[in-house]
Amino acid sequence: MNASEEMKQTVEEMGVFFEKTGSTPIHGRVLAFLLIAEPPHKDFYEIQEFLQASKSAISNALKFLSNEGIVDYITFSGDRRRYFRINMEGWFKSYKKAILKVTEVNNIMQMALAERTGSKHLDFNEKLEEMIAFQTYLAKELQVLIQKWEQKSQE
Amino acid sequence: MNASEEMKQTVEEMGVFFEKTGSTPIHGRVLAFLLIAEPPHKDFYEIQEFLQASKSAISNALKFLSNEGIVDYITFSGDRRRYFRINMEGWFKSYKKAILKVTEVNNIMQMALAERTGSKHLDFNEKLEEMIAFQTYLAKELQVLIQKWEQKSQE
DNA sequence: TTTTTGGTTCTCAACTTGCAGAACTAAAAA
DNA sequence: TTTTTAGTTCTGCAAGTTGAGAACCAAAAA
Repeated sequence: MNASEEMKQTVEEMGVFFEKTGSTPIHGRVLAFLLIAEPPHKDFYEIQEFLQASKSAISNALKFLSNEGIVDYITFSGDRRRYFRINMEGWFKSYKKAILKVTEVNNIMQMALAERTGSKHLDFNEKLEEMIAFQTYLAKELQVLIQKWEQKSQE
Repeated sequence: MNASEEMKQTVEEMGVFFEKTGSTPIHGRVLAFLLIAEPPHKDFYEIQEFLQASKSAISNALKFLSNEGIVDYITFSGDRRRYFRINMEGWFKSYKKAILKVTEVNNIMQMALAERTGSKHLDFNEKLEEMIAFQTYLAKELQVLIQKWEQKSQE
């Protein structure tokens, strides 16, 4: 297995992971490829060639990843092509944002609790309240963690 | 709009939310219904009746939610039916487990970094390292947060 | 023993999704 | 001006998913 073959295997493996986190196979593979590409910016054709996919698939994947802020591109004077790359800052940002979403289910739980006022099943309500309290705590502490990190890395 | 109509609306709304978090519409609605049902345990027929869905859909939804540990059932002597309900402890547990998964992408990033040793694009590698460091930090701190909560609630 | 109940599993139709290929477009090159 | 390049958008189909309905099954009831 030569270097490129091995790289393809790695991209596939990573692609499967990203796929599981909500993306499509191709979105995952484009991200994976850009993550290990050397240099870390590749033009449309190179991506297509490596992944053996259609132009539309590549185009849509890049569009999606750009919207998420995970990918952007650079250009070089005298060269018409865009060189797509991972926008690490952007990815980091959207990742931090995504983390805070783990407590979004709290809204639903609060709705449920409101709906349950007057219920005779106090233990059920109590456990619901406990989960709500945990999520409220978590939401707050997550923000603190992120803030701390940002301060530390600013020094 | 009577009480049941209003409840149906609420269930729909909640269902849409759960649906977005990876479940199917019906899975989401079953969970939503059990979350606001009074009493908080309902038999197969009641769930089916309320959601106006087929038996297979309900059966599969309950199976799925049971596997996740989110739903279980109780029985009453002299009554053949199972009364399905939300297993708050189980849900809480699987929720805590899910939280720790937000840092799973770190494995991929570490793979990528390993693949990039010797790259000339040091700034790219540095930013990748930074994200890895953040996730390592977050993974550790999340465990601490959860532990703290568990100690506090044990008192 | 036969029938009923409380579900589960199988089969299939309707719908959705992902992506290839073709058609298209805007800018640059010739 | 015409042609080429670098992508984007449209069209259609193959594959996957969801959930209805029917068939099925095991335990309880009659």
